[in-house]
Amino acid sequence: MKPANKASEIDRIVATIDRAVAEQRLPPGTRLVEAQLVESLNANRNHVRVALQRLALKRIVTIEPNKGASIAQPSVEEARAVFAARSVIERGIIEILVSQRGALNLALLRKQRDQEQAAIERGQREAIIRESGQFHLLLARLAGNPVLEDVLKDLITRSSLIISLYQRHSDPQCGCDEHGDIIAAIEGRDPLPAIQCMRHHLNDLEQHLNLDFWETRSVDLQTVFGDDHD
Amino acid sequence: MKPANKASEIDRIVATIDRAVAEQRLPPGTRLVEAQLVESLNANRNHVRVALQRLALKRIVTIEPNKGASIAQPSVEEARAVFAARSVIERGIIEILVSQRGALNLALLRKQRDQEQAAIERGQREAIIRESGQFHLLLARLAGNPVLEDVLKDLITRSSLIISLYQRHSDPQCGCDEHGDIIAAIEGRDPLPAIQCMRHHLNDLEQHLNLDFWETRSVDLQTVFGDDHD
DNA sequence: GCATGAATAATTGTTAACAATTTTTGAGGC
DNA sequence: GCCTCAAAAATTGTTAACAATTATTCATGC
Repeated sequence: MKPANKASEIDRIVATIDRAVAEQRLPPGTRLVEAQLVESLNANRNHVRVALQRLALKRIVTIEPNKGASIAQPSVEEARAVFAARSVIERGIIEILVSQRGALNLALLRKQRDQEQAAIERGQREAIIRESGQFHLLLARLAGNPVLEDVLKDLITRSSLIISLYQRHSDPQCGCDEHGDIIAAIEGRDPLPAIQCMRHHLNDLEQHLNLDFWETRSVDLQTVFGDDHD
Repeated sequence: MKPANKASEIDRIVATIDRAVAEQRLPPGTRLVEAQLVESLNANRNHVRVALQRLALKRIVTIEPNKGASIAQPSVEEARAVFAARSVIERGIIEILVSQRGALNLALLRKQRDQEQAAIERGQREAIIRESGQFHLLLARLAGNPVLEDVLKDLITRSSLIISLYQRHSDPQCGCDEHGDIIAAIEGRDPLPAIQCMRHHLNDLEQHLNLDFWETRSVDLQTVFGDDHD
Protein backbone atom coordinates (compact mmCIF):
# COMPACT_ATOMS: atom_id res chain seq x y z
CA MET A 1 0.00 0.00 0.00
CA LYS A 2 2.63 2.47 1.07
CA PRO A 3 5.80 2.82 -1.01
CA ALA A 4 8.27 2.38 1.87
CA ASN A 5 11.31 0.83 0.21
CA LYS A 6 11.00 -2.80 1.08
CA ALA A 7 14.50 -2.99 2.45
CA SER A 8 13.39 -1.46 5.69
CA GLU A 9 9.91 -2.89 6.00
CA ILE A 10 11.00 -4.79 9.08
CA ASP A 11 12.60 -1.66 10.47
CA ARG A 12 9.29 0.11 10.04
CA ILE A 13 7.42 -2.52 12.02
CA VAL A 14 10.05 -2.57 14.74
CA ALA A 15 10.09 1.21 14.95
CA THR A 16 6.31 1.41 15.14
CA ILE A 17 6.05 -1.04 17.99
CA ASP A 18 9.15 0.38 19.62
CA ARG A 19 7.68 3.84 19.60
CA ALA A 20 4.32 2.64 20.87
CA VAL A 21 6.12 1.04 23.79
CA ALA A 22 8.38 4.01 24.41
CA GLU A 23 5.35 6.28 24.52
CA GLN A 24 3.51 3.82 26.72
CA ARG A 25 0.63 3.23 24.36
CA LEU A 26 1.41 -0.47 24.57
CA PRO A 27 1.48 -1.49 28.22
CA PRO A 28 3.66 -4.33 29.46
CA GLY A 29 2.06 -7.72 29.10
CA THR A 30 0.00 -6.84 26.03
CA ARG A 31 -0.25 -9.85 23.78
CA LEU A 32 0.96 -9.26 20.25
CA VAL A 33 -0.94 -11.63 18.01
CA GLU A 34 0.69 -12.00 14.65
CA ALA A 35 -2.49 -11.85 12.63
CA GLN A 36 -3.59 -8.67 14.36
CA LEU A 37 -0.24 -7.02 13.77
CA VAL A 38 -0.37 -8.03 10.12
CA GLU A 39 -3.68 -6.24 9.84
CA SER A 40 -2.90 -3.21 11.97
CA LEU A 41 0.42 -2.57 10.29
CA ASN A 42 -0.39 -3.67 6.74
CA ALA A 43 2.55 -6.01 6.77
CA ASN A 44 3.12 -9.60 5.84
CA ARG A 45 3.42 -12.25 8.43
CA ASN A 46 7.05 -13.07 7.87
CA HIS A 47 8.10 -9.50 8.39
CA VAL A 48 6.04 -9.29 11.54
CA ARG A 49 7.65 -12.43 12.87
CA VAL A 50 11.15 -11.22 12.19
CA ALA A 51 10.32 -7.87 13.76
CA LEU A 52 9.07 -9.61 16.88
CA GLN A 53 12.28 -11.61 17.06
CA ARG A 54 14.26 -8.42 16.94
CA LEU A 55 12.20 -6.80 19.64
CA ALA A 56 12.67 -9.91 21.73
CA LEU A 57 16.41 -9.50 21.37
CA LYS A 58 16.06 -5.97 22.64
CA ARG A 59 14.01 -7.28 25.58
CA ILE A 60 11.05 -5.19 24.58
CA VAL A 61 8.90 -8.19 23.87
CA THR A 62 8.94 -11.68 25.29
CA ILE A 63 8.40 -14.66 23.04
CA GLU A 64 7.20 -17.91 24.52
CA PRO A 65 7.52 -20.79 22.06
CA ASN A 66 4.13 -21.80 20.67
CA LYS A 67 2.51 -19.14 22.78
CA GLY A 68 3.40 -16.00 20.97
CA ALA A 69 4.76 -12.60 21.82
CA SER A 70 3.82 -10.04 24.42
CA ILE A 71 5.23 -6.76 25.55
CA ALA A 72 7.86 -7.56 28.14
CA GLN A 73 7.34 -7.16 31.85
CA PRO A 74 10.83 -6.49 33.16
CA SER A 75 11.50 -7.83 36.61
CA VAL A 76 12.55 -5.60 39.46
CA GLU A 77 16.12 -6.86 39.13
CA GLU A 78 16.12 -6.09 35.45
CA ALA A 79 14.75 -2.65 36.17
CA ARG A 80 17.57 -1.93 38.57
CA ALA A 81 20.13 -3.27 36.13
CA VAL A 82 18.81 -1.07 33.35
CA PHE A 83 19.06 2.06 35.46
CA ALA A 84 22.50 1.11 36.70
CA ALA A 85 23.61 0.55 33.12
CA ARG A 86 22.21 3.90 32.08
CA SER A 87 24.09 5.51 34.92
CA VAL A 88 27.34 4.06 33.67
CA ILE A 89 26.73 4.94 30.05
CA GLU A 90 25.32 8.41 30.54
CA ARG A 91 28.14 9.25 32.87
CA GLY A 92 30.54 8.32 30.11
CA ILE A 93 28.59 10.40 27.62
CA ILE A 94 28.75 13.45 29.85
CA GLU A 95 32.47 13.06 30.34
CA ILE A 96 32.95 12.88 26.60
CA LEU A 97 30.80 15.95 26.11
CA VAL A 98 32.52 18.01 28.76
CA SER A 99 35.99 17.09 27.60
CA GLN A 100 35.15 17.74 23.96
CA ARG A 101 37.14 20.58 22.48
CA GLY A 102 35.18 23.01 20.38
CA ALA A 103 31.80 24.56 21.07
CA LEU A 104 29.40 22.01 22.43
CA ASN A 105 26.02 22.53 20.94
CA LEU A 106 24.12 23.84 23.90
CA ALA A 107 21.56 25.49 21.65
CA LEU A 108 20.28 22.12 20.44
CA LEU A 109 20.03 20.88 23.99
CA ARG A 110 18.14 23.95 25.13
CA LYS A 111 15.78 23.63 22.21
CA GLN A 112 15.09 20.03 23.13
CA ARG A 113 14.58 21.00 26.75
CA ASP A 114 12.13 23.72 25.70
CA GLN A 115 10.13 21.28 23.61
CA GLU A 116 9.91 19.04 26.62
CA GLN A 117 8.83 21.91 28.85
CA ALA A 118 6.16 22.85 26.35
CA ALA A 119 4.85 19.30 26.39
CA ILE A 120 4.83 19.35 30.17
CA GLU A 121 2.85 22.57 30.23
CA ARG A 122 0.33 21.18 27.80
CA GLY A 123 0.16 18.07 29.93
CA GLN A 124 0.63 15.73 26.96
CA ARG A 125 1.80 12.58 28.57
CA GLU A 126 3.02 10.78 25.46
CA ALA A 127 4.89 13.82 24.23
CA ILE A 128 6.53 14.32 27.61
CA ILE A 129 7.88 10.79 27.63
CA ARG A 130 9.05 11.05 24.04
CA GLU A 131 10.77 14.40 24.48
CA SER A 132 12.43 13.35 27.70
CA GLY A 133 13.89 10.33 25.98
CA GLN A 134 14.98 12.50 23.08
CA PHE A 135 16.91 14.73 25.45
CA HIS A 136 19.01 11.88 26.74
CA LEU A 137 19.45 10.57 23.23
CA LEU A 138 20.57 13.98 22.03
CA LEU A 139 23.31 14.01 24.63
CA ALA A 140 24.52 10.71 23.23
CA ARG A 141 24.40 11.98 19.67
CA LEU A 142 26.34 15.12 20.55
CA ALA A 143 28.96 12.95 22.18
CA GLY A 144 29.54 11.56 18.71
CA ASN A 145 29.62 7.88 19.55
CA PRO A 146 27.02 5.94 17.56
CA VAL A 147 27.73 2.77 19.52
CA LEU A 148 26.87 4.33 22.85
CA GLU A 149 23.95 6.05 21.17
CA ASP A 150 22.51 2.75 19.96
CA VAL A 151 22.91 1.13 23.33
CA LEU A 152 21.33 4.04 25.11
CA LYS A 153 18.43 4.12 22.69
CA ASP A 154 17.49 0.60 23.67
CA LEU A 155 17.91 1.33 27.33
CA ILE A 156 15.64 4.35 27.08
CA THR A 157 12.90 2.30 25.50
CA ARG A 158 13.31 -0.29 28.21
CA SER A 159 13.14 2.48 30.77
CA SER A 160 9.79 3.56 29.38
CA LEU A 161 8.61 0.03 29.77
CA ILE A 162 9.85 -0.10 33.33
CA ILE A 163 8.32 3.23 34.24
CA SER A 164 5.08 2.18 32.64
CA LEU A 165 5.13 -0.97 34.77
CA TYR A 166 6.20 0.38 38.10
CA GLN A 167 5.36 4.02 38.26
CA ARG A 168 3.20 5.26 41.09
CA HIS A 169 0.24 7.00 39.57
CA SER A 170 0.14 9.55 42.31
CA ASP A 171 3.60 10.88 41.66
CA PRO A 172 4.16 13.76 39.32
CA GLN A 173 5.71 12.93 35.97
CA CYS A 174 8.99 14.66 36.58
CA GLY A 175 9.97 16.70 39.57
CA CYS A 176 11.42 19.95 38.36
CA ASP A 177 13.69 21.10 35.59
CA GLU A 178 16.35 18.45 35.98
CA HIS A 179 17.27 18.48 32.35
CA GLY A 180 17.87 22.21 32.61
CA ASP A 181 20.17 21.54 35.52
CA ILE A 182 22.10 19.01 33.48
CA ILE A 183 22.56 21.50 30.67
CA ALA A 184 23.84 24.09 33.11
CA ALA A 185 26.24 21.62 34.66
CA ILE A 186 27.60 20.60 31.27
CA GLU A 187 27.96 24.24 30.34
CA GLY A 188 30.22 24.63 33.35
CA ARG A 189 32.66 22.23 31.67
CA ASP A 190 33.39 20.63 34.98
CA PRO A 191 32.59 16.91 34.76
CA LEU A 192 31.91 16.20 38.39
CA PRO A 193 28.84 18.39 38.95
CA ALA A 194 27.43 17.32 35.60
CA ILE A 195 27.85 13.67 36.48
CA GLN A 196 26.34 14.21 39.90
CA CYS A 197 23.44 15.92 38.26
CA MET A 198 22.78 13.09 35.82
CA ARG A 199 23.19 10.51 38.54
CA HIS A 200 20.73 12.39 40.69
CA HIS A 201 18.32 12.58 37.80
CA LEU A 202 18.40 8.85 37.08
CA ASN A 203 18.19 8.12 40.75
CA ASP A 204 15.08 10.25 40.97
CA LEU A 205 13.50 8.30 38.17
CA GLU A 206 14.24 5.04 39.92
CA GLN A 207 13.12 6.28 43.32
CA HIS A 208 9.75 7.25 41.96
CA LEU A 209 8.99 3.68 41.04
CA ASN A 210 6.84 1.38 43.03
CA LEU A 211 8.63 -1.90 42.90
CA ASP A 212 5.90 -4.01 44.44
CA PHE A 213 2.80 -3.37 42.42
CA TRP A 214 1.71 -3.28 38.86
CA GLU A 215 -1.35 -3.84 36.82
CA THR A 216 -1.86 -5.20 33.37
CA ARG A 217 -4.42 -3.67 31.12
CA SER A 218 -5.75 -5.06 27.89
CA VAL A 219 -5.39 -3.01 24.78
CA ASP A 220 -6.87 -2.86 21.31
CA LEU A 221 -4.05 -2.86 18.77
CA GLN A 222 -6.24 -1.21 16.15
CA THR A 223 -6.68 1.78 18.42
CA VAL A 224 -3.06 1.97 19.44
CA PHE A 225 -1.79 1.93 15.87
CA GLY A 226 -4.86 3.54 14.35
CA ASP A 227 -3.84 7.17 14.67
CA ASP A 228 -1.01 8.88 12.87
CA HIS A 229 1.62 7.05 14.80
CA ASP A 230 3.37 5.23 11.99
CA MET B 1 19.56 -34.53 13.47
CA LYS B 2 20.49 -33.14 16.84
CA PRO B 3 17.84 -32.88 19.56
CA ALA B 4 18.46 -29.20 20.39
CA ASN B 5 15.09 -28.01 21.61
CA LYS B 6 13.68 -26.11 18.70
CA ALA B 7 12.98 -23.04 20.74
CA SER B 8 16.60 -22.00 20.55
CA GLU B 9 17.51 -23.29 17.12
CA ILE B 10 18.03 -19.72 16.00
CA ASP B 11 20.12 -19.05 19.07
CA ARG B 12 22.30 -21.98 18.12
CA ILE B 13 22.92 -20.63 14.64
CA VAL B 14 23.62 -17.16 15.94
CA ALA B 15 25.97 -18.49 18.60
CA THR B 16 27.85 -20.64 16.12
CA ILE B 17 28.47 -17.80 13.71
CA ASP B 18 29.10 -15.41 16.56
CA ARG B 19 31.73 -17.66 17.99
CA ALA B 20 33.35 -18.25 14.64
CA VAL B 21 33.65 -14.50 14.24
CA ALA B 22 34.84 -13.92 17.78
CA GLU B 23 37.56 -16.52 17.27
CA GLN B 24 38.42 -15.06 13.90
CA ARG B 25 37.68 -18.17 11.92
CA LEU B 26 35.32 -16.09 9.80
CA PRO B 27 37.20 -13.07 8.52
CA PRO B 28 35.46 -9.78 7.78
CA GLY B 29 33.91 -9.60 4.35
CA THR B 30 33.21 -13.33 4.09
CA ARG B 31 30.00 -13.89 2.18
CA LEU B 32 27.41 -15.90 4.03
CA VAL B 33 25.31 -17.67 1.43
CA GLU B 34 22.06 -18.94 2.88
CA ALA B 35 22.15 -22.29 1.14
CA GLN B 36 25.67 -22.98 2.34
CA LEU B 37 24.78 -22.09 5.89
CA VAL B 38 21.75 -24.34 5.72
CA GLU B 39 24.02 -27.19 4.75
CA SER B 40 26.92 -26.42 7.08
CA LEU B 41 24.72 -25.93 10.09
CA ASN B 42 21.99 -28.47 9.36
CA ALA B 43 19.36 -25.81 9.74
CA ASN B 44 16.38 -24.71 7.74
CA ARG B 45 16.48 -21.64 5.65
CA ASN B 46 14.04 -19.60 7.65
CA HIS B 47 16.04 -20.04 10.80
CA VAL B 48 19.21 -19.10 9.00
CA ARG B 49 17.59 -15.96 7.64
CA VAL B 50 16.32 -14.88 11.03
CA ALA B 51 19.72 -15.58 12.55
CA LEU B 52 21.38 -13.42 9.93
CA GLN B 53 18.95 -10.61 10.69
CA ARG B 54 19.89 -10.82 14.33
CA LEU B 55 23.57 -10.75 13.59
CA ALA B 56 22.99 -7.76 11.36
CA LEU B 57 21.36 -6.00 14.28
CA LYS B 58 24.45 -6.71 16.31
CA ARG B 59 26.59 -5.31 13.48
CA ILE B 60 28.40 -8.57 13.09
CA VAL B 61 27.09 -9.13 9.62
CA THR B 62 26.00 -6.72 6.94
CA ILE B 63 22.94 -7.44 4.85
CA GLU B 64 22.55 -5.82 1.49
CA PRO B 65 19.06 -6.23 0.07
CA ASN B 66 18.97 -8.79 -2.72
CA LYS B 67 22.70 -9.28 -2.31
CA GLY B 68 22.89 -11.31 0.83
CA ALA B 69 24.88 -11.25 4.02
CA SER B 70 28.57 -10.98 4.74
CA ILE B 71 30.67 -10.67 7.83
CA ALA B 72 30.84 -6.98 8.63
CA GLN B 73 33.85 -4.82 7.92
CA PRO B 74 33.64 -2.13 10.57
CA SER B 75 34.94 1.25 9.49
CA VAL B 76 37.75 2.97 11.31
CA GLU B 77 35.24 5.34 12.92
CA GLU B 78 33.16 2.43 14.10
CA ALA B 79 36.27 0.76 15.47
CA ARG B 80 37.13 3.83 17.49
CA ALA B 81 33.55 4.13 18.73
CA VAL B 82 33.50 0.51 19.84
CA PHE B 83 36.67 0.89 21.86
CA ALA B 84 35.49 4.17 23.34
CA ALA B 85 32.22 2.50 24.33
CA ARG B 86 34.08 -0.38 25.91
CA SER B 87 36.17 2.08 27.85
CA VAL B 88 33.04 3.69 29.27
CA ILE B 89 31.34 0.41 30.09
CA GLU B 90 34.31 -1.45 31.49
CA ARG B 91 35.19 1.50 33.62
CA GLY B 92 31.71 1.35 35.07
CA ILE B 93 32.06 -2.38 35.64
CA ILE B 94 35.30 -1.94 37.52
CA GLU B 95 33.82 0.75 39.72
CA ILE B 96 30.92 -1.53 40.55
CA LEU B 97 33.30 -4.39 41.32
CA VAL B 98 35.58 -2.33 43.51
CA SER B 99 32.75 -0.75 45.44
CA GLN B 100 31.00 -4.06 45.97
CA ARG B 101 30.80 -5.10 49.57
CA GLY B 102 31.61 -8.69 50.33
CA ALA B 103 34.44 -10.76 48.98
CA LEU B 104 34.93 -10.21 45.30
CA ASN B 105 35.66 -13.44 43.61
CA LEU B 106 39.29 -12.98 42.72
CA ALA B 107 39.80 -16.72 42.51
CA LEU B 108 37.56 -16.99 39.46
CA LEU B 109 39.39 -14.13 37.80
CA ARG B 110 42.77 -15.67 38.48
CA LYS B 111 41.60 -18.99 37.13
CA GLN B 112 40.42 -17.31 33.96
CA ARG B 113 43.70 -15.45 33.67
CA ASP B 114 45.62 -18.69 34.11
CA GLN B 115 43.61 -20.36 31.36
CA GLU B 116 44.47 -17.48 29.11
CA GLN B 117 48.16 -17.67 30.02
CA ALA B 118 48.13 -21.38 29.28
CA ALA B 119 46.64 -20.71 25.87
CA ILE B 120 49.29 -18.07 25.24
CA GLU B 121 52.06 -20.47 26.15
CA ARG B 122 50.65 -23.11 23.85
CA GLY B 123 50.39 -20.47 21.17
CA GLN B 124 46.78 -21.34 20.32
CA ARG B 125 45.55 -18.28 18.62
CA GLU B 126 41.81 -19.04 18.72
CA ALA B 127 41.95 -20.02 22.37
CA ILE B 128 43.86 -16.88 23.27
CA ILE B 129 41.24 -14.67 21.69
CA ARG B 130 38.41 -16.60 23.30
CA GLU B 131 39.93 -16.63 26.77
CA SER B 132 40.81 -12.97 26.64
CA GLY B 133 37.22 -12.12 25.79
CA GLN B 134 36.04 -14.40 28.56
CA PHE B 135 38.14 -12.48 31.06
CA HIS B 136 36.45 -9.20 30.27
CA LEU B 137 33.08 -10.89 30.24
CA LEU B 138 33.76 -12.45 33.62
CA LEU B 139 34.39 -9.02 35.08
CA ALA B 140 30.98 -7.99 33.81
CA ARG B 141 29.33 -11.07 35.24
CA LEU B 142 30.93 -10.58 38.63
CA ALA B 143 29.63 -7.02 38.62
CA GLY B 144 26.19 -8.58 38.64
CA ASN B 145 24.59 -6.48 35.95
CA PRO B 146 23.21 -8.63 33.12
CA VAL B 147 22.40 -5.58 31.04
CA LEU B 148 25.97 -4.34 30.99
CA GLU B 149 27.09 -7.92 30.48
CA ASP B 150 24.94 -8.30 27.37
CA VAL B 151 26.14 -5.05 25.92
CA LEU B 152 29.75 -5.88 26.59
CA LYS B 153 29.38 -9.31 25.07
CA ASP B 154 28.40 -7.77 21.77
CA LEU B 155 31.17 -5.23 21.95
CA ILE B 156 33.74 -7.93 22.57
CA THR B 157 32.64 -9.83 19.50
CA ARG B 158 32.80 -6.64 17.51
CA SER B 159 36.27 -6.03 18.90
CA SER B 160 37.38 -9.41 17.60
CA LEU B 161 36.08 -8.41 14.22
CA ILE B 162 37.94 -5.13 14.38
CA ILE B 163 41.16 -6.70 15.52
CA SER B 164 40.83 -9.31 12.84
CA LEU B 165 40.45 -6.53 10.27
CA TYR B 166 43.05 -4.09 11.41
CA GLN B 167 45.66 -5.91 13.39
CA ARG B 168 49.27 -5.68 12.30
CA HIS B 169 50.50 -9.17 11.72
CA SER B 170 53.93 -8.34 13.00
CA ASP B 171 52.76 -7.31 16.44
CA PRO B 172 52.60 -9.79 19.26
CA GLN B 173 49.14 -10.90 20.30
CA CYS B 174 49.13 -9.26 23.67
CA GLY B 175 51.98 -7.41 25.27
CA CYS B 176 52.42 -8.67 28.75
CA ASP B 177 50.21 -9.75 31.61
CA GLU B 178 47.81 -6.85 31.50
CA HIS B 179 44.92 -8.90 32.79
CA GLY B 180 47.00 -9.86 35.78
CA ASP B 181 47.65 -6.19 36.40
CA ILE B 182 43.93 -5.48 36.27
CA ILE B 183 43.25 -8.19 38.83
CA ALA B 184 45.88 -6.76 41.12
CA ALA B 185 44.48 -3.27 40.76
CA ILE B 186 40.96 -4.47 41.55
CA GLU B 187 42.27 -6.36 44.53
CA GLY B 188 43.60 -3.06 45.85
CA ARG B 189 39.98 -1.88 46.10
CA ASP B 190 41.00 1.53 44.91
CA PRO B 191 39.04 2.36 41.77
CA LEU B 192 41.42 4.82 40.17
CA PRO B 193 44.41 2.56 39.53
CA ALA B 194 42.09 -0.20 38.37
CA ILE B 195 40.39 2.11 35.93
CA GLN B 196 43.70 3.45 34.70
CA CYS B 197 44.83 -0.10 34.19
CA MET B 198 41.78 -1.07 32.16
CA ARG B 199 41.97 2.11 30.15
CA HIS B 200 45.60 1.44 29.42
CA HIS B 201 44.77 -2.08 28.39
CA LEU B 202 42.06 -1.06 25.95
CA ASN B 203 44.25 1.69 24.66
CA ASP B 204 46.99 -0.82 23.99
CA LEU B 205 44.59 -2.94 21.99
CA GLU B 206 43.57 0.03 19.90
CA GLN B 207 47.11 1.30 19.43
CA HIS B 208 48.21 -2.01 18.04
CA LEU B 209 45.80 -1.69 15.15
CA ASN B 210 46.75 -0.65 11.71
CA LEU B 211 43.97 1.61 10.61
CA ASP B 212 44.96 1.90 6.98
CA PHE B 213 45.28 -1.58 5.66
CA TRP B 214 43.36 -4.78 5.58
CA GLU B 215 42.95 -7.77 3.41
CA THR B 216 39.97 -9.94 2.68
CA ARG B 217 40.42 -13.64 2.40
CA SER B 218 37.93 -16.11 1.06
CA VAL B 219 36.83 -18.91 3.29
CA ASP B 220 35.14 -22.27 2.96
CA LEU B 221 32.20 -22.43 5.34
CA GLN B 222 32.31 -26.22 5.42
CA THR B 223 35.82 -26.07 6.83
CA VAL B 224 35.09 -23.32 9.29
CA PHE B 225 32.09 -25.08 10.77
CA GLY B 226 33.27 -28.57 10.06
CA ASP B 227 35.24 -29.22 13.24
CA ASP B 228 33.79 -29.55 16.70
CA HIS B 229 32.95 -25.89 16.91
CA ASP B 230 29.17 -26.14 17.34
C1' DG C 1 -23.11 -25.02 40.18
C1' DC C 2 -19.00 -26.76 38.47
C1' DA C 3 -15.33 -29.94 37.33
C1' DT C 4 -14.06 -32.95 33.24
C1' DG C 5 -12.87 -33.67 28.82
C1' DA C 6 -13.61 -34.02 23.98
C1' DA C 7 -14.53 -31.08 19.89
C1' DT C 8 -13.60 -26.78 17.86
C1' DA C 9 -11.28 -22.59 16.98
C1' DA C 10 -7.35 -19.70 17.14
C1' DT C 11 -2.59 -19.17 16.94
C1' DT C 12 2.07 -20.24 16.08
C1' DG C 13 5.64 -23.06 13.52
C1' DT C 14 7.38 -25.19 9.22
C1' DT C 15 7.82 -26.23 4.59
C1' DA C 16 8.01 -25.92 -0.21
C1' DA C 17 7.11 -23.73 -4.26
C1' DC C 18 7.35 -19.64 -6.82
C1' DA C 19 8.89 -14.76 -8.03
C1' DA C 20 12.39 -11.29 -8.37
C1' DT C 21 16.99 -10.03 -8.47
C1' DT C 22 21.76 -10.46 -9.06
C1' DT C 23 25.73 -12.90 -10.72
C1' DT C 24 27.93 -15.80 -13.88
C1' DT C 25 28.62 -17.73 -18.27
C1' DG C 26 29.50 -17.78 -23.00
C1' DA C 27 28.76 -16.54 -27.86
C1' DG C 28 29.46 -13.04 -31.27
C1' DG C 29 31.46 -8.98 -33.18
C1' DC C 30 35.16 -5.84 -33.46
C1' DG D 1 42.24 -10.14 -26.79
C1' DC D 2 38.27 -8.08 -24.98
C1' DC D 3 33.98 -5.59 -24.93
C1' DT D 4 28.81 -6.21 -25.20
C1' DC D 5 24.87 -8.36 -24.36
C1' DA D 6 21.66 -12.05 -23.87
C1' DA D 7 20.87 -16.55 -21.77
C1' DA D 8 21.50 -19.37 -17.81
C1' DA D 9 22.49 -20.15 -13.14
C1' DA D 10 22.63 -18.90 -8.52
C1' DT D 11 20.84 -16.42 -4.84
C1' DT D 12 17.62 -13.86 -2.25
C1' DG D 13 12.68 -12.44 -1.34
C1' DT D 14 7.72 -13.59 -0.90
C1' DT D 15 3.71 -16.16 -0.52
C1' DA D 16 0.49 -19.57 0.65
C1' DA D 17 -0.66 -23.83 2.27
C1' DC D 18 -0.16 -27.16 5.73
C1' DA D 19 1.25 -29.07 10.43
C1' DA D 20 1.58 -28.64 15.33
C1' DT D 21 0.40 -26.53 19.39
C1' DT D 22 -2.36 -23.99 22.50
C1' DA D 23 -6.67 -21.79 23.91
C1' DT D 24 -11.62 -21.83 23.95
C1' DT D 25 -16.12 -23.65 23.86
C1' DC D 26 -19.60 -26.51 25.23
C1' DA D 27 -21.91 -30.71 26.36
C1' DT D 28 -21.94 -34.18 30.01
C1' DG D 29 -22.05 -36.20 34.54
C1' DC D 30 -21.91 -35.58 39.26
